This record gives sequence, C-alpha cells and structure tokens, in this order.
Amino acid sequence: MSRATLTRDTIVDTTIRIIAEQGTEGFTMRSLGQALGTDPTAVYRHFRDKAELLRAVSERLLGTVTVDLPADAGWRPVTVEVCRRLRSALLNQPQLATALQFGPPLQPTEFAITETLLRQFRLAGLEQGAAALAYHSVIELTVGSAAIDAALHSLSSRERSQQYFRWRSVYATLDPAEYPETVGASAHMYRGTADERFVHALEALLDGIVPSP
Amino acid sequence: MSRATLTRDTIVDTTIRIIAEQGTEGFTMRSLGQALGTDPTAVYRHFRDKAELLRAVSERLLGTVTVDLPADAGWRPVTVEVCRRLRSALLNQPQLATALQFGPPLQPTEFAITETLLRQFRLAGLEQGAAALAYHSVIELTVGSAAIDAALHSLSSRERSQQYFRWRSVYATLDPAEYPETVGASAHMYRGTADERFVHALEALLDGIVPSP
DNA sequence: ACCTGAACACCGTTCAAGT
DNA sequence: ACCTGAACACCGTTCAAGT
Repeated sequence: MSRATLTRDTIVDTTIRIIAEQGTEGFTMRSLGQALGTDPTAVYRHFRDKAELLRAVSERLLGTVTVDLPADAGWRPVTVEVCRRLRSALLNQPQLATALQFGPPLQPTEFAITETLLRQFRLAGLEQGAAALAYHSVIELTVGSAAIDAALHSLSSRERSQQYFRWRSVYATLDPAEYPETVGASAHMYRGTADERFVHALEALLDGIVPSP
Repeated sequence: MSRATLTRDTIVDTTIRIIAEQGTEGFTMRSLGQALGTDPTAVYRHFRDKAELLRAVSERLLGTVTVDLPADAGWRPVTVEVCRRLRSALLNQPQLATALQFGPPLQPTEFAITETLLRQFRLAGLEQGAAALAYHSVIELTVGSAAIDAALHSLSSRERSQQYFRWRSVYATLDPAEYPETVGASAHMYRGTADERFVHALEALLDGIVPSP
C-alpha cells in the first residue's frame, strides 16, 4: 500500500495500523511485509528484531500521554487524565500491558509519565516515599484495567455492549443457592463503559491515597 | 519422567511445573511431550488444543484462592487475603493475567472468587451496585500488579532485589533538571517486595471504597 | 482405545545473492 | 546501500498408521 521508501516511521505507522485492525495475533513480520509492499525481511534493515520494533511502537504510543496537559487544573484532574491516556495507549498495544515491559529500562516517554505522576502526588502534599508508593499503585490499576479490557478492544462499541450483556446473563443464571451475591448483583456487573469503571476505581484509589481534608 | 498412564491431571501437573521452571515461553507442546515421556501429539487425546489445556491449568491454580478462608476475620482481611492469593495464582500463569481471559465465560472456581469478593463488600455495607464496582476495581488492581510483576517472577528473590536496585539506579542517574521528582524519589521506587507494594495499594483502594467511619 | 510419527501450514530470523 | 528470496529452526495441529 504505502509506496514511499522504507523508513522507521513508516514501519511503525503500519505496525500500529495492523495491530489496531487485526489485533496482536494478526500482526506478523510477514503480514507487515505485505502491508509495506516489501519482502518481509526488509524490515530487518531498520530494526534488529521484532522486539525492537514493538519497543518503537510503544514509544510512539506513550508519547501522547503527557503532551498538552491542562496547566492549572490541579493535581487530581491531571492524574486522572494521564492515567486515562496511558490506559488508552496500552489498549492499543496489548503486548505492553501484558507483561515483560514496565519497570525500567524504560524509554524517554516512559520517564516523562513517571515524572508527571510523581509531580502530581507531590503537589497533593505527599512525601517522596508516599509519592513513590502512590505511583506504583496507580500504574498497577491502570495496567490491570487495560489488560482486562484488551481482549474486547478490537470489537465495535455495539459488539462490546452485547458482550457485557451476555456476561451479565451468565451471572444472572447461576444457581442462587450457591452464588447468591453474584446473582443479586448481576444486573450491576460490567455496567457502563470500561473507561467509566476504570475512572471510578481510580477515583476511589486516589481517595484512599490522599484523603480529603 | 512421570511414567504413569497419561491423565488430564498428570498433564496439568506437568504443565504447571514447566511454566514455573522455564516461564511461559519455555512451555511448548513439544517440551510438554518430552517431560511426559510421550509423543508431543499424545496430549491431543485429552485436550482439544493448547487453549483448553491452559484453561484447565488456570482452573487448577484459581481453585486455591477461596479455600480455607478465616471464618470470622471480618470483610477486610478476607478481601486482602483473597486478592493476595489471586495475585499469586496469576503470577504462576502469566497468560492468565495477561489478557484474553477474565470476564465470563468463566469456570467454577472463578465464580467462587467473584461470589466471595462480592459477599465481603456487602458485609462491609455496600449496596449491590457499589459492590459490583468495588469488585471490578480490586480485580483490575490485582491483575495489573500480577502483570507487572510476572516478568520478574521466575527470578530468585536475590536476583529480583538486584533488579529493583538496578532500576532505582536508572532513576537516580537521570538528568535532575528534566526529571527532578523522579531523581528525588528514586531511592523510594520499587522499595520492599512486590507483594508488599500490592497490599499497600489494595489497602488504599479499600480505604477509598469503604471510608472508615 | 490410545499412542506414534510423518506431514502441513505457519512463525521469526539469517545470509548469500542480487540491484 | 538497500532489498530479495531461499533456507533454517522452530511452532501448533492433523491424520493415517500402528499396537
């Protein structure tokens, strides 16, 4: 398709598009070669291996997380915004949310995320040690939310709603003698969007980290 | 090694052992066949495919999460214990924490986890809708903590500590002009064990979900 | 009834050969 | 300097053949 000379940027662009359209498992070096209109092995001129390519992809995706943040919104809205963007970026590359990465050795954009979040917690009045713990806490929640939602991310919002509906039905039809609470709460499970549930969880976590006066 | 006739239980046992020793990527149907002393394809007599085998593995691992819980410890210690056990089980099968699964269609042991957690939140005084949201919140945090820690899980505790030390050093040697908060908090990052950090985050989340009176 | 082993359709990656 | 394409060492899985 894309007919220009092969560059790292072109390759990263195409990789992101393939993963968005076909999911992680649909992306292979051969499918990438076909989308680029080159031999599959031509990519190895620009990236040492598949892992380095995916690292470049994550660098690109995470680069959007800390740009153009509202300047004077206060620590809490900024924290929520950064975490929502991070979750969204992770959804676009399940391999990232999944494991392996996270934790240094990181890339420049990941340092920017760490710095931004730590700064918000310091602005909220936390000491350095408490800010570090708070940072680990929100990262764990964000990664988990993305990992759970990743499987449904390639679905349309309509299909996603149907899937949630189906899951509620599964809970609703369990044996009420054995699973009374699950049956009772079944209508409330998987309610709203995954992003809304994530924000709710994040707000509760922030309430616990920085109790309001 | 194991010389008995092939059964589903034997196969699941051996799979868990291989994943524990060599990690997820070290487990292949061929390595499984070798460990069982059979042809690699013999397993297909007992499991439709690799996915069904891994589902049986997760069923086995998650089966330990809700057994023998302290009867009268109160909702909060029980919640923490269930989440810690769940996290530990997920660490033993990174594929589970990773994605794809979670969310129905689930297996019996997963329903037991859902029921137990919902029950604790009801005991804590939450309405059904609030209990469902609380359930989603703690699951997200638990899965995320396991996913982040999965990469280091096959290391010895000594190697793990060294890794954390190395990561702190990375943060400490960043440019303090660009990353002042990260450099300042570097000594506090990745402090203690991953389990301790997880419990800290979980306690904060529970504080936010059920404010103390 | 259960296991074997050749075979198939894939992977990521290497490397000599082309232009 | 960059790309090609055959080839290698793997995968998961199928299926006819063995016992």
